[in-house]
This record gives sequence, C-alpha cells and structure tokens, in this order.
Amino acid sequence: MPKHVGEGSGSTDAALDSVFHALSDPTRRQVVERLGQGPATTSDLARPFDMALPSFTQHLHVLERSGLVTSEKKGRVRTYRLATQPLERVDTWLAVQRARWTRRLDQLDALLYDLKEQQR
Amino acid sequence: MPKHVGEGSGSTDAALDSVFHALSDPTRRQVVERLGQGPATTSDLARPFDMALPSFTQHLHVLERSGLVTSEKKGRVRTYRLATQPLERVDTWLAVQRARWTRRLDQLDALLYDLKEQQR
DNA sequence: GGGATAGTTAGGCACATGCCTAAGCATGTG
DNA sequence: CACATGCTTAGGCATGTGCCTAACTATCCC
Repeated sequence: MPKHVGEGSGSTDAALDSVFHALSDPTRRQVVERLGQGPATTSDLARPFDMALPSFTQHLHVLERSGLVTSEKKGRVRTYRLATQPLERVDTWLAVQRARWTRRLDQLDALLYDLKEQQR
Repeated sequence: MPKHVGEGSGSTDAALDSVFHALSDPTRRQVVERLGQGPATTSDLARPFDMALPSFTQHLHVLERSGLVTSEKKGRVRTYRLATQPLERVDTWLAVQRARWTRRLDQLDALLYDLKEQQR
C-alpha cells in the first residue's frame, strides 16, 4: 500500500483517479467540451461521432461514474449536463503543483542571487 | 473517425490523452507531486512505494512517454525531473472549459434579467 | 576482481478498456 | 395498433494495463 508522500489526501483520491481517466480519452473530452455549451441528449452528443451507439453510451457511463456529468431521463430521452466540481478538483490539484514548483524556482532564484552577491 | 466538435485541436491532442492517462494513476500522481519539490533518482522516487522496482519503473516510463518527466543517466543512477509544459497544457484546457461554462452562465443570467424586466 | 548497488529487460497473469453486433425495452406518433 | 425513435443490455474480441518474479547489465567500491 503506497504511503502518502504529497500534501493532503488529494493525490490518492480515487475521485481524481477516475476524473483523469475519464479525460484521458479524446471522445470523452469532446463530450465534456460540448456540454460546456449546455445540456444535450444522448443523440445530440453521439451525432458527431462515427461510432456505434452502445460504444458511445459506454463513454457517457464512464463520464457519469467519474462525476463529470449527470443525466436525467424524461420519457425515452436522456439529457446530460456538465458537473463542474470534478474539473475544479483537477484545477485545485494543478494549482498545488504549480505552487510547489514555483516555490522551488523562487528558492533557486534566491540562492543564485546570494551566490552572485558573495562573488562581488 | 470522430469529427472535431470543440475548439481547436487540443481536445483531440494525443498529448493530452497521454498526460491525462499518466495522471489517472495515484502512484504516478504522487511521483509528479514529489518531483515538484526537485529532481530525484529512481531509488528516491521508489522508496515510499510498496512495489517491485520493475513495476515502479514502468510508471516512470509512462510518465516519461507522456512528457511529464525527463530523465538523465549518470553512471548507474538515473535522475528524473518534472517537465511542467504538459501540466500547463492541462491547465490551458481547463481554462477553456471554465471560460465556456462561465460564458453560458453569464448568458443565462442576462436572459433571466431580461425576462424579469419584461414582467415589470 | 569480486561483491554491492542501481536499474533494465523479459515473460507471465488477471483484469480493464474500447470497440463491435444483435437483440431487446420504453416511449412517442400517425 | 404498428411502426419509429431513443436508448439499454448482453456477449464477444483484440489490445492495453498494472502488477509479479527471474534474470541480466552497467557501474561503483573495498
């Protein structure tokens, strides 16, 4: 069982696992992009793709299981919506990484400055 | 062959595929977090994980193929460094999504405002 | 030069993934 | 009521993934 080496529980968060996994496929990323423009039905979402409907629906299932989208069925039509919280979680994780390497660069900068001062 | 539905080529970018895939695993995310604190050798990186070394090295290969890390061998020691550009690409993709759903919410806001004005 | 250290390569296994077709179900329409 | 539409479920297949052990190679050190 791996032990935590980073900050917080985010890095081992199963939710981040599934969100990154969901976004690792171009079809699913394009679905997320489309839903950013507003809700859409299964047929609407599937239309641009040259893929069998059951294959495409599997991608929607992956997105829903990861929490990136939610769906609601009315009659025979299922409508999907983007759920932004998982994307915000990815954003938070990235911000923590950026702060980390930026801090390191700042420290390197300060070190170089000190070395230059000593050489005067 | 899926046709583009989103903006730009980013969503179908194979590089984004592999970056998101690399980050979909908790072990690899922890490696990225550790490298944010500075370069480290294979042994350094592997130490916190209860995993056979060849298994762990495969994770490093996935990270390197995705471009998230680079490595350099000196003697028998291989040192890894974080390469931040792929994380910036993820950040860019997220920013585009956020702008998209924020724009949609702004439009919805404006619409509601207009409807309320009409009811006066 | 032999042993230790750091890492690599090869092959295997169980399971996951991403596509397919076929068949079926629920709802809507003329 | 028969047909159309929207979607679901089931099963299959080829490939990929994430772990393992065993054996090996390259480098370092006493």
